[in-house]
Amino acid sequence: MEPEKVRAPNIRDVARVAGVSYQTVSRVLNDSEAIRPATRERVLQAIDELGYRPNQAARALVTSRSRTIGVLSSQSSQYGPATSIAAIEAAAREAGYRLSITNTASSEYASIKAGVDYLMSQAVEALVVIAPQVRVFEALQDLSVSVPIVTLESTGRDPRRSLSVDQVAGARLATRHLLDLGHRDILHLAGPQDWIEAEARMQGYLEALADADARTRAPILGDWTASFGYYAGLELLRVRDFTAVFVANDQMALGLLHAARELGLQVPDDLSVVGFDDIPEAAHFAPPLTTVRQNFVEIGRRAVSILLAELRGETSTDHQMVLPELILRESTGPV
Amino acid sequence: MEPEKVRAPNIRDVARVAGVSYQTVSRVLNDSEAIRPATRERVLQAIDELGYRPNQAARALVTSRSRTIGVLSSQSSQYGPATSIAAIEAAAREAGYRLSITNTASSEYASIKAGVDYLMSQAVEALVVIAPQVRVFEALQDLSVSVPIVTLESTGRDPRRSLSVDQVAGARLATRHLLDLGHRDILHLAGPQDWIEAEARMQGYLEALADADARTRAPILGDWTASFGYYAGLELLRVRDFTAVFVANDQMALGLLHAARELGLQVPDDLSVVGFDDIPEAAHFAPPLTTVRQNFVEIGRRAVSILLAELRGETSTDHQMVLPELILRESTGPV
DNA sequence: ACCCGTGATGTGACCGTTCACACCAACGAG
DNA sequence: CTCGTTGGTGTGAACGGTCACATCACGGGT
Repeated sequence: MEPEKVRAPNIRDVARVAGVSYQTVSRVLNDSEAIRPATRERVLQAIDELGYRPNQAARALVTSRSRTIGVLSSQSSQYGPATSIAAIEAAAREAGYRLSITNTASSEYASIKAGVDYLMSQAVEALVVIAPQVRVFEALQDLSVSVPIVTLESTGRDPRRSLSVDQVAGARLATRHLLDLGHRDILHLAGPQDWIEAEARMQGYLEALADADARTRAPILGDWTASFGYYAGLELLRVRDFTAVFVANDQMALGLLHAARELGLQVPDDLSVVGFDDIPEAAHFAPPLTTVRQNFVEIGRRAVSILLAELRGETSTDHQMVLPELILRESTGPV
Repeated sequence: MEPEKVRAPNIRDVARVAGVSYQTVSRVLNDSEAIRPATRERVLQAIDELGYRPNQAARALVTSRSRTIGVLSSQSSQYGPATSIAAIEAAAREAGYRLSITNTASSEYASIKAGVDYLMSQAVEALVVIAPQVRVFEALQDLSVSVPIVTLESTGRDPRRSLSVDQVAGARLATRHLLDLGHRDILHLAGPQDWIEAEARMQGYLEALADADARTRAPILGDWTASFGYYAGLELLRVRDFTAVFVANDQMALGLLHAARELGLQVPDDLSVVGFDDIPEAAHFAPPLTTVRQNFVEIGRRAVSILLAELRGETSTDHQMVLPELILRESTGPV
């Protein structure tokens, strides 16, 4: 005898076992109220007995709701994005949504479009874009996405669509801390010019200096890597017409510390350094790094909360910026 | 007048515009060969004109193929897993598969089961599990998943189902390097006992010492964090009955370097340190860390390749272990 | 002239679920 | 006693594709 072709049990199988109609089973699944407790019980038992699992594809087809949130990220393996994404995943799952994640090859328009197209072809109901670069953000405007969207790491852009840790405030915090310690010649080792938050951090730095009537100088534009911090440090520290550096992220700060050490400089005695992000390693740098902590988990959580609210037709109050926190360690000291 | 209810164009709309039957459109979409070039052209044009997008849910429903690969990860925001996952995503997308990612709350059986259940309810066709802990791996055995599965970071377990960088070889490489430098008293700062790869690294360390008839000593069991490395270092270095330490990951090594520095010890003069992983920051530790590099990207790529082969009913040859590489920097020196 | 094979295209059914609506019994109001 | 209401349940159709099979025109071998 041919072995029966195994087919997963469906709603009608459950109905037959429970002795009800398939519609009743459907009602139990969507916990509609108009069901007699006894009936519900029988159905649940049948579901359990058969090991029935609702078919998401069929459900998505008929409701035209995919229950999927798309995530478009540029560097999903970096500490910040990775942490936010994990939080997004947890929040989404809790709300009965799944995630579809894709990385963009570059920040070119074509690449962003390809990413969005890919996600739209999955019929995502909402979109989280980790859009750290100006071009990504602009490409998104042009694409006029038809679903609710939140962009992360895009401080100061369209506040209705973006959600961020306040980078300007963070940078002011860092710079102000150096000023309070008596530093007047403070250099800024910045991120790439086309990164939104690099620009915001730079702005916060400039504002804080202006407020204090301190000398401002042209920031050095880096590429976020520790290696850049190192090589730039080797150059800059040879001249050393500054007593402190506000570095736009912890990795570059690490490289800078490396360079300082190699040149025989003592941090913080000869040079104060402040970073940004507070990656888990920062507390054990040489010396432990004073830095600005961003709450990436909170950002991820809120992104989902905003999108779910929009999907329900409400407006969320979670759009306000998240405040960063200055973490004092040993890489900064008085002049 | 009521505004027309907007409905996404479907295969029949395309057919009407192109003047063919819906089946012909379906054939074009699945590029079946028996289509006249002229007809295909007309259909493609109609698709373009209408902005038609195939409905994945409908397709999944009728074919009962979700084209989804599930990823179950414990710490998706850590450098290793995050890097592998990004590679998995890229490879999957290229092959026309999407990813469904979920994190496990803990390594408890219930938590693993919940994660697998969640993914199965999405009807994933295959599973990648980043299963670094013994319990995760065992839970998976018990669950007897019905789809092709590959477990990562589970060196030495069922070689038909797992895919790893050879941790034993990596640890031998590291330990051997220290032996070659003349060290005889080598300590091992290990990972938690219930982590598969912590055990494998420990084994490699012990084997290398045995091969060289060097004194073996009880490894210290840590928790992977830099802080642990730091506090353990403060204790251990006060006695310092060893000249070198092989640390099971770079983060703990960072903490150890921190402790050494605080106690006024010079690395590598007073103490040699080797790490594991080669996280991007390691090159700028104080001093730059000698460590064992793992190719996480390759692992992710191969995992997908293996699963796709299995889905096609073939057997892949990509199961062999990936070899790690010793990266020599400045944290190790002769006795 | 006939038949058959083949390439190109069309038709009906089905996948598993929800939606809209029909149905029916019980019950309270008039 | 009748009728409208309501709570609980059932029926047919639809969602947007693919599969199996039917159909049809055309050309070559006999």
